[in-house]
Order: sequence, then structure tokens, then C-alpha cells
Amino acid sequence: MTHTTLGDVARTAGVSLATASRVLNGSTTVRADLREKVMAAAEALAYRPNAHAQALARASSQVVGLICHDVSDPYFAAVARGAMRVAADHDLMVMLASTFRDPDREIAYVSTLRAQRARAILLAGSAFQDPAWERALDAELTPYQEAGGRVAVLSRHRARADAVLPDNRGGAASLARALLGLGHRDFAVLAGPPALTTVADRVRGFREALAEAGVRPAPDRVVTGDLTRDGGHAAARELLSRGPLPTCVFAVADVMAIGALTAFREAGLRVPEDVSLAGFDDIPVVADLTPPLTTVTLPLEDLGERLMTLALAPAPRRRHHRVPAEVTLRASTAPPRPA
Amino acid sequence: MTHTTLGDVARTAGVSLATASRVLNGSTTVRADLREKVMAAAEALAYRPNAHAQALARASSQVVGLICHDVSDPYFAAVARGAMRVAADHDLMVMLASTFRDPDREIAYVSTLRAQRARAILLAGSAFQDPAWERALDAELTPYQEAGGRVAVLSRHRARADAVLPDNRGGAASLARALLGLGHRDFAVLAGPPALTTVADRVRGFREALAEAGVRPAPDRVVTGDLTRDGGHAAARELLSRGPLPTCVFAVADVMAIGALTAFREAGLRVPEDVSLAGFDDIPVVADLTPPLTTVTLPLEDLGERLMTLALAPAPRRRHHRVPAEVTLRASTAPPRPA
DNA sequence: CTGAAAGCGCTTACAG
DNA sequence: CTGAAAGCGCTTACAG
Repeated sequence: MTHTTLGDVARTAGVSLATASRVLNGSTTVRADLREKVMAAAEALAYRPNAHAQALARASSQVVGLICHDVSDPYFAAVARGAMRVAADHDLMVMLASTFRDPDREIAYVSTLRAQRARAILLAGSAFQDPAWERALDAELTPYQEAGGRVAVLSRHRARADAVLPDNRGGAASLARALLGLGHRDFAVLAGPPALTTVADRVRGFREALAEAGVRPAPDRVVTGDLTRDGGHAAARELLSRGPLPTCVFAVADVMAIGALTAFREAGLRVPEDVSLAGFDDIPVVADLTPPLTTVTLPLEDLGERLMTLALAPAPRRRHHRVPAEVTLRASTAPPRPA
Repeated sequence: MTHTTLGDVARTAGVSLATASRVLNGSTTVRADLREKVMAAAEALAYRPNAHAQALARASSQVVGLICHDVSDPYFAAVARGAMRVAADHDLMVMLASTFRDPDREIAYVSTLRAQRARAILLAGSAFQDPAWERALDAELTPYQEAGGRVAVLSRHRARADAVLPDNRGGAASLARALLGLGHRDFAVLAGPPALTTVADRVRGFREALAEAGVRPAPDRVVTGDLTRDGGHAAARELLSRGPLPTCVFAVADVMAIGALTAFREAGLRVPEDVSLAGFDDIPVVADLTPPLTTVTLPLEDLGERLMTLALAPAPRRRHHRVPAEVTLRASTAPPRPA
């Protein structure tokens, strides 16, 4: 890679490196004729300053890192969109990484982003409830932060960092109450990997609210699957194989609910006539499903915007932005059919 | 940002910069005891080499740029996923940019990626059919390529670069033939911005195949909208307002078809009983819609993988990977109701 | 206002 | 095998 350098520009403009640098950085203290020459030379040579050299000389970079579990998951796609919008407003580039829910890979990416001297590192994926992982993550984050790096996390993490905290537990509880309100007493839960804080919080909130009403789903009515469309599909099939269907099914994420919806249809079951179905997140497409999905609405793009904004505006102490999660009732849930 | 430096490591290990560098780069020519000391020091200091300094010294960087129109569009999300997977295999980080279909922003991002000395720049978004834009893009791409940068584009571009070319025109033609085969003669098209090559190619292929059968949709049956869910929703409403519905509607992208499907349902129309509907792309969710959507299948993740692979494996001359597009018939299309 | 020079944090011939 | 030194492409006090 032999790109044009500042030296080339200075030479063809007949000025010193310093002057060329000043012009290109918008300093106003340069004589007009020299400025012209430098601009012309840069233009003629299609010059672009080497961002690495600038980062080194200025000891600051124009990149920010965003780590998520999977960009192609609509939840993260929406969060990334919001975060990238804010980054663009600040003339920052974002390095995006997908861990595919591999804890080790998450840590490796943080390390890489640290090497890149990213201005900030955003952890958009749910944390893993695993002390060893937390320690390893901390071992990367701490030196990064001590060196001036900024960290912001989405959802509950143990990391000492600014955080955007969607009310997963409260949202799930509200949903449970709404479903109880429709008359349901017989529930199943399609859960994701319990090691993920987000999953744990949602399951917990849902169970707690049911318990308040004296309702407890049987253990075999809580099915674990991948936090994906296919995971939801498989979990729903597993549920069907375990015996009589409950009147209402809660999938801890919309992507799982989508898979479940199709599994139910394939089994000849109608939603909500035969079984009510609810999800969580309110990713864009669920309102276009048939029936439109009842879910817990999170302002996804907004979450991403806040996350980036938090990371970019240093504060004396840690900040926690709690974000309410609201139940959105749609046609996929209805009162249970009288037995 | 004052991170630990190689100098710190060398000092605490009691060796020279060169030796420390060698150990950390895996050189085998370093005495075992010194190697140990260096490793220990690096570990103790939580040292991470400065990627900018490395890029400068080695004249090569570990990043590759990916420019798309909108990460939160499932089409790009899937393409990005594939591209990122390949990047991860090569230990490369990807800088992701969304242009939101703003031609100027696209060029600005190419320029920024050039400044980052990205190893490769991938243009995943459809090109704009606009000579001024093409010139401006070329003005960025040419110096980048001359300096050794690699460029790969997805879908038809005029740029002199490696290309992955989904058969948009052929796929749309095949779809048209399949729909004619069902008995349809009365079509509408929900089209995106005609300045996009992808849109132009799909509309053209569809029209050509209809023409071969002596069928021509009336001009007011071709409605233009944004290439989004909302754009499809609006276009479908506009179509409805223009008079009697055709028997079959082709949306040039699945995201538009999703919006159209909901618009039809809101209007009390049943798909496919009252109107058949088909899309293009086969983004993951369309198989879970009710009815599942007939569409033209593109191997989206694969597209992204190929794009990245192409960019990473330099070749003596330009390569064009043509990717077939296959019709996938699902329940959203059916023979027209006898009049 | 302008330029020579030092420095950012690495890598890598080149000596020894 | 190891180290001193030059160099990567910039920026920015410091002189003048």
C-alpha cells in the first residue's frame, strides 16, 4: 500500500510538511496563496491523510467499537442502526463485531478493539452469567478504561461501565400480568440460554408476576432453545411433544416467537384461537405477522443511540439509563377458549 | 489515551524494544529465558500493541470496510453477516457504514475507508445510475486501487472492481414467467427508486418476460416507493387508491412486500385469494409470514461471503461471480380467481 | 506566518 | 541471538 503522503503534497505545493498539515487541518494562520497551493496539490494527488499516522500523532482515533451477538438478528440490527446514526453525527466510524454468543470471542473482540485504540467500546449483547468470563472481560476492560477508553453496555453487566438498562424484568412481569388479565392460568415459556442475563431477567420477571397470582408453570413447560428463529421453532416443537398445550406461550424474544408461530401453524394450531403467543422486543416485523404479535416493546434504535451517546459523553461517574419496557397487545393473544 | 507501550514491556522485561517486538510477534529466534520475561511483562502490564503503530510500521492494516445502505434492512444484515464471518476467519475487523441511500454519504465513506488504509472496501449497496456519482466514486476508488487497495462490489456497478452479481434481471424474469404460468395477466409492480441499478434490473427483467407473453402492465400500475417496509406499505396503498386491483402484485424487494401484505390486510383483502403477492430476495422472515411469501431466492449470506472472499484474494484481473436467482413459490401466490 | 525537528509506538534491516 | 537506529506518516510545540 503506497498511498500519497503529506510529504508528496508539501513537495508539489512547495511548502513544508508543517504548513501542508496546517492547511489540511483548517488552520487559519496560513497565508492565502500557500493555502491555495496546498489545496490544489492535495486535490491533484487525491490525497487522503493516513488515519493511522494521525491517530498515532494525535493519540486519539476516529473509531468506536460495537460488539453484538449477531448483526443479522433484527434486535441487534436495530440497535446497531441507532448507534451508527449517532456515530455518523460525530464523524466516527464503527467497527462492528459479531460474537455469535461465544463468550471467548467477545473477549477477543474487546482486546482487538483495545489494540485499535477505539475511542469507545460498546457491548450491545447480553452478558453471560459466568464469573470466569466476567473476570476475563474485566481484565480487558479495566486497563482500557484506565488508559482513557470509554465503555458502555446494553443490558445488565457486572462491568464497571455506563449502562443502558432496558427493564427486562419489569417488562416481562407486565406482560405476565396482561396475560393473566386475559384470563390465562396455564403458561409455557420458550426460553433462551439461561446463562444470558437478558434471558434470566425476562424469565424471572415473568415467573414472579405469575407467582403473585398464584400461578406456576410446570417445569416441563419451560423449554430452552437458541435465541433465534430456529431456536424458537425447535423449542415450540419440543413443547408440543411434551403433551397438552397450555393456553398461552411466552417466547423470551420475538425471533423465537416467530419460529414458534410457524411451528404452531405447521402443527395445525391457530393463534390465538388454540394458543396465545407473546414475544419480547418488538422488532419491526412482528407487527406484520399474521396475527400481529403481542410483545413487550423496547425502543431498539433508541437503545443504540443512547448507548453510543453515553459512551461519547464522558461523565465524572457511572451512569445508568433505565429504559421502560411497555406491553403491546396485538392479535396473537386472546382470552383462553372456555374449556 | 495513555496505554501501555512496547517500551514499557521491554523495560520491565529488561530487554530491548527489538527483542520485545520479536517475542510478541512470535519470532522463534529469541532465547527462551528472554522470551519468558517478555511474555510475563506483557501479561503483567495487560499490554496490547497499538494497531495504528503496527499499521504504520508494517504498512498494512487489519481492517476491511463494508458499505451498505442500511444495516437494519434484513437484506444487508444477512450480507453483512456472511462478510463478517469470512473477515473473522482472516482475523480482520470490519468497519461498517450505512449510507441510508445517500449517494454523497457513500462517497464520503469510501474516502474515510481510504484514509483508514482499509485492506479492502466492499460496496454492498446497489449502485446509483448517475454519471456524476459514478465519476466521484471513481475518483476515490482509482487512487485507492492504485495504491494497492482491493475493491469488491455487490450487484451491478460501473466501477472497475471484482463483482458479485446476483441475477436480478433473470430472477425477475423467471418470477414473471412463473406468475404467468399460474394464469395471471394483470400485474402491478411496487418498485423502488429507479436510480438504483438493482431496482432497474429487476423491473426490467420482470417487464421483459411479461412482454414476451404479450402482457404489459399499465403505467399507473407501476408504483414507486422507498425500498423499505414502509415504502412498500405506502406504495400498496397508493396502488389501491388508483382503481381496481390487478390479480398479481410484484414488489421488487421482500421488505416492500411485507409492507404491502399488511396494507392489503388492512384493506380487507386476502392474499392470495383476492390478490397474489410476490417479492424478491428471500430474506429469512418471509417464510414465516401468513401466507408465506413467494419470492426470488438469493443466497444472501453467501453473497456476503463471496464478496469478502473476492476482496481478500487478489487476482491478476477482474472477476465477476454471477449468482443465479431462483424462484421460490409459496402460498402468497395462486391462480387468479376466475372473473 | 513558516519551517526544522522531535515525537507518537511500532517493525525491521543492519551490525555486532 | 540481541540491540541501536532508521523509518512508517503524521502533528505540534519551539524557534525564527
